[in-house]
Amino acid sequence: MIDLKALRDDPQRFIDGARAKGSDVDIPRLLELDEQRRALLAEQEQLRSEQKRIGKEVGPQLGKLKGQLKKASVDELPALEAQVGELEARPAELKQRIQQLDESIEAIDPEWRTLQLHVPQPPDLDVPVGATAEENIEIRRWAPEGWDWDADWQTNRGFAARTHLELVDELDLVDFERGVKVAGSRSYALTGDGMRLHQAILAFGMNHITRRHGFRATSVPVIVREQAMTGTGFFPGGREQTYHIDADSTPGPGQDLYLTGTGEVGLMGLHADEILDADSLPLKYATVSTCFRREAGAAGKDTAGLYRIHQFDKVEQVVVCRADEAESREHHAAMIGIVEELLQALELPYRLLQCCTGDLGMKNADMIDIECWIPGRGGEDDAGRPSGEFGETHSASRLYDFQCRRLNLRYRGEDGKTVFCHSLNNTVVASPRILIPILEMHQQADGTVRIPEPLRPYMDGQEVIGG
RNA sequence: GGUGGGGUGGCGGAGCGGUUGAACGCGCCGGUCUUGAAAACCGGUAUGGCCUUCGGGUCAUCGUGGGUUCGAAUCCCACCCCCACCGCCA
Repeated sequence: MIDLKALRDDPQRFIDGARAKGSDVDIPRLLELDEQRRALLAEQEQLRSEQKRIGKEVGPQLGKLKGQLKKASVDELPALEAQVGELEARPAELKQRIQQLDESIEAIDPEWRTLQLHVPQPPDLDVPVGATAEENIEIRRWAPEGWDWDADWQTNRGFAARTHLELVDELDLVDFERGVKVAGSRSYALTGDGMRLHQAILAFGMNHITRRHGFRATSVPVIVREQAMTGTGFFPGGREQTYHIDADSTPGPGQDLYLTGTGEVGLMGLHADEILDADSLPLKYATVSTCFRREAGAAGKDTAGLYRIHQFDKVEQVVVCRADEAESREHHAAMIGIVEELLQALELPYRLLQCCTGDLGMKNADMIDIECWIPGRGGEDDAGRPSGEFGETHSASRLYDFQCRRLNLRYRGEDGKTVFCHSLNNTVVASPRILIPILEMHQQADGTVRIPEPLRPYMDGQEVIGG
């Protein structure tokens, strides 16, 4: 949610921001409605003020008169009734006009509200303008010792790369067929060392973020109220991406809930409607949770394998901090650093992308994606083998107070006034997607997969999968 | 599945038709006292919108939405949510 005052002060900033993000929200219309609304409200307030004043002045008097009226003799009646009528005339008139104004306000309210929810957070000025993810800009890349970005896999490693699809089949790590039988397309069942590796990477991620970086381990609900979805900014935009547990199809109380697509919803929802003590900031939380995504509109995209699936698990980090841009930026950089450290420990080549305005989505002022190198993706080379491609594995967002405004999450500033917090979030690790680069990058000539050092403690010391 | 109880300020908790935006307690802020602190005492302390000559003015808010009334935290209706007990289950 944007600040309406800020919108009125500088509409152009929001209009430009919406355009840069490819949003077609009608901001001039919102401003027009807002102005109408305020005019109506001002008039109504004035009348209410008068109503209150009159109520205080003549109310008790009126009560007394009515009491007399009940006991009055026939001769007294007409005079008393006249007095009552006189006293009631103005309040009655006021009441009617206030109701009329109420109706006028209610007539524009829904549109006013909806438009507000659709105005996106304007991208920061240092975010490059672009229409789609194609125009994201690479900031830097990293690869372990010995990896040559200019050479293909064969040259780097001396043997042909298997894709993760081939690897999981040969090593018996995933059962797609039966997964699909149970749950339909984009479903799977991790099996054997596939499941163990999945658990290991999640445990490693959770330990990394909590033990080394002081984030507080927290479990979150993944079945949540609509309010949590709207509060975190996923609704109304992301409805078609979300599974809904429908009250109509499964009668009973508390069934009108949604499955979350990220632990961010549960973590950020924890402190909704709270006024935090400034000393308690920043809040740094991490969770591991199952994430559900319908992937509507992605039909035909990444249909094979573990890349784009309806259900996965993710270790997520969020930060809630003071409303200070510099501090916010520091946390952002720190969160990205945590992920780089993790990927480097796993010896996975990656690059950082500065997302362009068109790729940001509703709530972000700035977003950095991290993509891991996946040898088995991309178009085919001369030998008919995949030439390799980067695939998004992480996404770090900086939201200013956009999300906390919706969540009504504030803290008390030094002057005693309440201030909306800033919020940020980032993936720590999402699996099974991360298994793709892990399996592909660490495959060996004999068809086995070397388990990266940091994961071995979580696999009872096992060093290799297969063989 | 069955039956009750309840949603009031940062928190706890009164109020059940009219100067109640709301007693009282806790917390927090300021002051007195003290070498300093604690304690004690005194004073202050809700949130949001709109307007503002920046002194303030004004309206809304006691779960949400309607209704009754000159007037609603208080009465009526609907909805949402929470809790407790029994049963069942992990």
